[in-house]
Amino acid sequence: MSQQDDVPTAPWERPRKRQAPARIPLTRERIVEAAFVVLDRDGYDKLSMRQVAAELGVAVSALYVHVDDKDELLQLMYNRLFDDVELPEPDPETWQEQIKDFARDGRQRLLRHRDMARISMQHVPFTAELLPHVERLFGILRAGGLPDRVTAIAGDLLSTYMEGFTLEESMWQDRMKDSSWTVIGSRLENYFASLPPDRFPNLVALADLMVGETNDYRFELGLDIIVRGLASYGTHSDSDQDEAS
Amino acid sequence: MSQQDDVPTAPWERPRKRQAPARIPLTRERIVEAAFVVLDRDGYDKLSMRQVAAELGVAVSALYVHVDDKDELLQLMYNRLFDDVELPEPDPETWQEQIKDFARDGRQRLLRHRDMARISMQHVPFTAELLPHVERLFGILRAGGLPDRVTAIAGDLLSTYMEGFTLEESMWQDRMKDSSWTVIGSRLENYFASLPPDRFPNLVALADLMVGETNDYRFELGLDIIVRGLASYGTHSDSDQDEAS
DNA sequence: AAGCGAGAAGAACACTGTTCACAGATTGAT
DNA sequence: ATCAATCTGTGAACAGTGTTCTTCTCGCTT
Repeated sequence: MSQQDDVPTAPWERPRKRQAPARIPLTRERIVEAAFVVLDRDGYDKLSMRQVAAELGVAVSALYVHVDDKDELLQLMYNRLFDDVELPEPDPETWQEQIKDFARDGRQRLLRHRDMARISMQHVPFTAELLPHVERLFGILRAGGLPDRVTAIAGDLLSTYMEGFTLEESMWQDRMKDSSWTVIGSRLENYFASLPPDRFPNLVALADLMVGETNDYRFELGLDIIVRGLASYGTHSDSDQDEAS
Repeated sequence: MSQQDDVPTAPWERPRKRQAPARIPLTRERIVEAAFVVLDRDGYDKLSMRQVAAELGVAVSALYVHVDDKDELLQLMYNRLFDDVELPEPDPETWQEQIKDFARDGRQRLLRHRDMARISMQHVPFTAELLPHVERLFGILRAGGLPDRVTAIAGDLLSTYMEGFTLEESMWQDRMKDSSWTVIGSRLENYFASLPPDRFPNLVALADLMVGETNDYRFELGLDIIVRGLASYGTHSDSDQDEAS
């Protein structure tokens, strides 16, 4: 898409008002895009305004024309990551699976970009761009017959779990990089298993279960625990009014 | 405790081996302590090695004799915050309440220091100092009759919720400082309620429930959801072997 | 009393986010 | 077609940051 800029405009072609701008104009979108490139290549710690500017072949200060803050840039990245989520029409029959899909999809999106989970924990809770998604999520939960006060909390609970789990997950990979997961796993398992059994009987006993399973499995089980808890608030939305005081 | 250092040693008193050291020696503990002072006064963004050093009246480089990294310092702060937790003897009768108390206590500790939740999300998942607590937590969960594979995940789930909730909670207070909570609340509620009802029926309907309640209530409800989910894996630990595939 | 070794000091390096006055090109109007 | 105005990108600068290096000084042991 950049090579056609180099081709001189043929004389019989009416040149556009803005005749073939040698530099594609800087936009928020292009900045966000470049930020993702830097993030994936160098990681969050190296994601600086200067690096992003260098990626675009542009001066640092140029970025500040389009973006107020580094914070705003991070926010834009987060928003773009969840730009195109499409939540299904609420279905009372399969609401539990719909909820789980929401969380699964969120995790996958965060895993798409390196260190993205760390950025996600920094974002301001509610942003206008994300409102439609929250709206849909609430629709699903209400369709499932959950009491409103549970629904109002469930959104927070789910996204907190999703982001928190993914953060921890990607932190492991980060702290012990240049090792495959199986290597990390067995190393950790050995560590737990080698603890003095008299002082740490439970840790020793659960050593294999803590690291033996895949992240997918662990995420799925945690998700199931939450959804079961939600479901326990049942379809009959009045009988439990006084249980959580 | 510092004024007796200024009093000259009386001649008839045998001076100690180290005679009245004008400077109390720098230790890890003192550095951590100073870091907490800076954190509480200036917040996480201003918590720099230089500020900590200034708080102690000491050069920056002196800190690095006792502390490898800023990362290590943060880790030490996190550890000290949970130093003196005492989890109760596992009791099969009240395990649910014991679990809840664990999470409640954790939240309170994080709230004790400004921005502490932000630091907590940065810590490495398992550290030797925290092993005894995990051990006890597992004991409680197993005493409650939970299957081992659920127990192995529950620890993560609980601390993720606790830390994530507290982070979000303290982020609100931070973003809209110089406003009391009731002001923030009503402002937010107005915002949600003012959304176009045709596009956001659920958000409008739940507006008051989302912000009307206190953080304590919301935390408690989320906790209840999780504990219910855990409890649903029941005391009969074999019947649900194939439910979460 | 001399010497040794640990701990603190100060300066330096290579970064960071952000702002400023200035130049350059692109636009609209004359 | 020329001029003015507007905006966008530039380069330099400021005030910080984490970390390391060499120097120096102090307290303790021999």
